Amino acid sequence: MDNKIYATEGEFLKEYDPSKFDRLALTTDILMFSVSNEEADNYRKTDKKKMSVLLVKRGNHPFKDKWCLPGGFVQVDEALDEAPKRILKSETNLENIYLEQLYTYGEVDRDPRMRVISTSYMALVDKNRLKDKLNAGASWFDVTLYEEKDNVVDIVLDDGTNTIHFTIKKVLRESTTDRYSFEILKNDLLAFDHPLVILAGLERLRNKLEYTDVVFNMMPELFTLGELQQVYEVILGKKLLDPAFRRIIAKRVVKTNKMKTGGGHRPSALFKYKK
Amino acid sequence: MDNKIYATEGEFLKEYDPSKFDRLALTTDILMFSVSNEEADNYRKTDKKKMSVLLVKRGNHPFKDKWCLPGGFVQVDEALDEAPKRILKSETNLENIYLEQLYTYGEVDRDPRMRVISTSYMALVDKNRLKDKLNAGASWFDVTLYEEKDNVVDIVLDDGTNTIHFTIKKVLRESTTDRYSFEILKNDLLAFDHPLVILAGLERLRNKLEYTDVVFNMMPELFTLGELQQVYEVILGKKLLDPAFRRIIAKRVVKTNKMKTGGGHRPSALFKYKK
DNA sequence: CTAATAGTGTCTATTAGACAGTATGTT
DNA sequence: AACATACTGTCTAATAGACACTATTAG
Repeated sequence: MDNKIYATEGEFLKEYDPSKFDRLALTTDILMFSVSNEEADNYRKTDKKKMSVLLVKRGNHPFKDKWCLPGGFVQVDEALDEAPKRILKSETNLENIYLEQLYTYGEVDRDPRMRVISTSYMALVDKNRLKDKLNAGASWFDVTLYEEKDNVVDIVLDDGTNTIHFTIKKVLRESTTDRYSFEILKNDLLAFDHPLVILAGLERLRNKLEYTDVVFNMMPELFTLGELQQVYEVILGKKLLDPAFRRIIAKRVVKTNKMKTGGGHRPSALFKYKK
Repeated sequence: MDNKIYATEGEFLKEYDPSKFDRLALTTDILMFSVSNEEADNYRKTDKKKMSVLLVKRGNHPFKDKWCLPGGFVQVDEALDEAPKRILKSETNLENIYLEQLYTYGEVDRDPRMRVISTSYMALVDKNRLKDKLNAGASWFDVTLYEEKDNVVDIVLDDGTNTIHFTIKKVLRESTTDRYSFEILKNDLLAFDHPLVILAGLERLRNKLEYTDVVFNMMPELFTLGELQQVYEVILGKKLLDPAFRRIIAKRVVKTNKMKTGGGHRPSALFKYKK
């Protein structure tokens, strides 16, 4: 494809010939979530967990130098579901990652080049599986979600070097279409409509926590209940009470005879997912 | 477009020139649900409610003479969400119908003509709003869902003249992709992958009953709690206990001072949706 | 010993399930 | 009167929330 680097977006669009492509193109964007540990200052304290999302810096127009979700075109001879698998493989060198279709975005002007429709997928992965280093330009961003009054949501992404802050308003609809429509109030650093994809994914994940076992795709083989609870807490954005959490999770996990020690406090039993 | 009628599918495909179209096309299919009354034999008994879905008989290849969901191509200058609205308007002459995106289907060979990706939408409507008669070839089918053992689901659609029966197996996945994949075991009369769309919609609707107010899109302005309960029962596929149902629904409805009489039994209060 | 987390017991509040009973129209 | 549905009261079972308590390690 076209790899020439253009100085300005105007210049790029002037030289861009949509007829070289199809009238309508289909892409996939992958919202890849994982959990990261933020090391504690105190040797006794456990690491703090955060949600993290993989972003890629764009090297060319449109949206040059902005961040976006990894993605790409769906090939004509490739099933829609296969595209995100192929992209994830090229991006992380991993196969068998949990993938679920999120939503298909199709506003007319979402891509300034031409008409592009994009089906987004949510991927969940345990970071410990990621041995290979990331492709150039890719980076994991910690996610912090602030749910505020008036249905305005603030999301801050941080990879240690860059901070991305965007704001979305959830507008309640009358009765037609889905419950909410979303309006981007502030967004300087993310490309396309990717702020919407990130919010949709966070909400979907939050809902799915209750009635599915998707979390375990983000957990290592063995984990403590404390760790699992922290992942729940960070996804739900609130503290849970220990006994209540353990009651609910009991049916989904099996205790192993291994223990996690060395934390400066009572060791904890390691559990694994009960299928 | 091409309206010539071909005698056989082979003949049709021979004359069909994919290069006349784009390499890749996007369509929408609309799964339109409503509730129908089956009149009771006994004057005292209340009408039995059934889910119903709108199907259209195909007049041309591919899948000539099979039934399919109403749908059509997404125009290049039309937002994805607008396409189902436009199609519903032309099909039912109604606007402001509840629409929600369901899923995007993108298997390579789902349409024998060319590569077609289809985003399906679920529409919910109160049948009383449908004053105009349906387009030729369109018909409402009552839906009966039989959930059997081994994750095999039987669905029977009936419009009084035609009976469509298909069977889908829900295959549990390991961890990658969604919880289930679906396999069509038997399907003689529905076009494309539309059996999957219908099942996906029924399951989505069932889930959304619990945590949203979508049902009210299928209800008239005024309704009795008995009617509302019947709609719940037919969607969930099970009987509910009166007191439990009334406790749960109480926050979502307001009692009016109107009554429904003439049923050969105690009149019931009419309620409306509390927003 | 102390800080920090692991893990359990138990009381209470809330919600769901079950069933019986009363109410009131039409024929 | 009889049938059919409307509607309510209440007991019980199950679940969720809250809090206090005990256990066990590294330093």
